[in-house]
Amino acid sequence: MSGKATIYDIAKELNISAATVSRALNNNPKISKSTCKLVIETAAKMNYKQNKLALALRSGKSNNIGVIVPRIDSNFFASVIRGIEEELYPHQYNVIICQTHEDEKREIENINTLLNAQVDGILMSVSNVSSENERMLKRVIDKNVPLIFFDRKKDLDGVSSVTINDYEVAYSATQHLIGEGCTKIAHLSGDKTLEIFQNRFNGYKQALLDNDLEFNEDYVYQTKSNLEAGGLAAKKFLNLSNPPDAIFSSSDFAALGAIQELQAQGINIPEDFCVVGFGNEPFTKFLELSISTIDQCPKEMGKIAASVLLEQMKNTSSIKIQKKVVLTTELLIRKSSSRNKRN
Amino acid sequence: MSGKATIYDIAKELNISAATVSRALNNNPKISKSTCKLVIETAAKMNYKQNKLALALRSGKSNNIGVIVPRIDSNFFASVIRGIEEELYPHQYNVIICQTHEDEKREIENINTLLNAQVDGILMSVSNVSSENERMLKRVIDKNVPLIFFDRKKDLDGVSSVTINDYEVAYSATQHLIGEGCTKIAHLSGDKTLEIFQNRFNGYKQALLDNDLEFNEDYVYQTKSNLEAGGLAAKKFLNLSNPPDAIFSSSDFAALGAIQELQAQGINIPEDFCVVGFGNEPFTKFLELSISTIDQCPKEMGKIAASVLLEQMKNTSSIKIQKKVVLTTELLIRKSSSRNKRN
DNA sequence: AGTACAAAGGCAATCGATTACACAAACATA
DNA sequence: TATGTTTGTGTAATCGATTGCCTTTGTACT
Repeated sequence: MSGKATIYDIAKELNISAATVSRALNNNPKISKSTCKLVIETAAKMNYKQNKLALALRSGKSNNIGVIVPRIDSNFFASVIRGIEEELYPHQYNVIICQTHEDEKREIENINTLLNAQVDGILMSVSNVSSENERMLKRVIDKNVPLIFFDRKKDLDGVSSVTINDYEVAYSATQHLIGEGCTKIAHLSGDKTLEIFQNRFNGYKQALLDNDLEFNEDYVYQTKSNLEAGGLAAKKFLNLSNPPDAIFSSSDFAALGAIQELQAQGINIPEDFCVVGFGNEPFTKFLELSISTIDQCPKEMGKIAASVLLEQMKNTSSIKIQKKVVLTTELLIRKSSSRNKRN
Repeated sequence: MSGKATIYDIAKELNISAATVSRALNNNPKISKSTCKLVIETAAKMNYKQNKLALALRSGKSNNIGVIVPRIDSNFFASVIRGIEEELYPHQYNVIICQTHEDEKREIENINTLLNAQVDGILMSVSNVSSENERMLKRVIDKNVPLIFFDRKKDLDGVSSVTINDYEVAYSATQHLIGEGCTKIAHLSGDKTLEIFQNRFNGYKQALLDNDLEFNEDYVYQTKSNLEAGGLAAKKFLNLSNPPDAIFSSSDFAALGAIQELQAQGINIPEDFCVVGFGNEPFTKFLELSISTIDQCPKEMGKIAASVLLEQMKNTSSIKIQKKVVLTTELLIRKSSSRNKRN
């Protein structure tokens, strides 16, 4: 009543062995229908619940999946996690959440915690690229714990990943700005030691070159993903002797910060200056001056990452399959970059 | 190497017993310094990691906490979870996330899953008020698994909760609208079988009565928390023979939907019509017409809920302490309801 | 009657770590 | 020398569920 009923309690109650109880509850054909029925009824009566810990210990499968993200309270990561949870739910896996806060030590601790907790797999968006955490990740692989990167990945042998086509979409965002008549396009980047930001930067740069536009170092600025950083960057750009006439930002928040600063300085958007963000944060659509951006389809990313993980966990053979899924994303053209009337 | 080293492996390596290894790793004073050192070194060399599952099974403590929310991809719940995780992290607890999608069956399944997983406690924002899930919750209490409600609570004997002062803040939001000169104030409510929405409604109503304003049934409408619902509600209000001149909405999303509809019909905000939302979603601040709203301080809510849970888990005595924490929240007055110039 | 085989279920080991209890050796005290 | 008292380890049970390998009983067939 007050505590938990075990199969031993049921066994004692019915004067049979725990083994029989276990088999009956698992519909083992070796058990007679009558016994089976009796056990199941008694279990229900005693409010028996299987102790998954015991099962996990014996089977070596905890049915828990670890998810490591920089932070959970951003629309992007929250949506990815939603997708992950939805995909795993029907397979009876639970999701354990860890936040790194972009901190290297924390990231390593998180991996350790998850390994100790015997998770059956790890989904992770990398915060950091230090050599120590690379060693840690190799250890995960050695331990044969399936590991999947999403969004912020790292190039590691045998590790699958799910990302978006950062390069291509950055290229086409830049191309779009050029199409609107912009010729001096700046770029707000994130930490370029992370692949995604490097790729976006590369796409941006290549689009310039392919259109015979000069690539200007002064037009590239690395910022955090928040309003202040975007505002500061805009200020810096406007102080240049030859200021840009457009920004392609790797973050919607930085893009908004920049827009606010630009407008504060009396610059008309999109007439004098165009802006494209990244991430399709909810607010980009709601603003009077809606912000062009790139939808990263986070929920799908989560679902796919989870399904790749499921696949990998099912695969008992020793040949490891490395899958690199790249989602094709969409450039959403809105007012902040629409000189040619469109919407 | 490839797999996991256990204390037995270490014991065999050193020709000692597993018990000694266990004691050495736990700094048991009964073990000689030399043995202790040797064991610790060997453990490190063999890359030993304690199997928390085994520990959990034996001790009856999994060090996992379950969190049940309607959905994770909303700013509010994501922020609460962030707070929870931050508070629990230093205490070595892991967070297992479950989403109900506002579905009763799912909610019951989630509780079951968490109990089977032997979580040490549950933090929950209730989706549903059916009698079956009430029975389920009673079972949780019977099993002596600490349970804390946050935000959407339920009145259950012995269950602690953390909420905001919904009644008071709804009252003062309404009072504020009256102060701006509005006399026909409508209310968009959520599911009134949930306490929080009932409380907000009550606060709204009482403010009207205290100001000698008529309470009009036609001015109260129950909506979902999204733009469409808000737009529809606004349309309905405007079709009344005597339409309202303000809306106090229980949801920022519905508020925005209403605003868009009102503006589409050529109504000036705040001059002709004032709107106050609820939740302080990020976008409310970013809009050209910023939306007045109520900040629910979700991160603090999460932290406090977690700390109440920690307290409750530590309390081994049989006397149960029921704590009802009510956070005092702030009405953020912005443009959508500021006739008297203020910001 | 004797052999063969199937059905139903029990015994005991297992997963990995902890811990009450027992016990040996070393040392101190009377 | 006989008798405590530490100090340091080993033995084995425990947490709860599963499962390989018997054992028992019943039935069928020759």
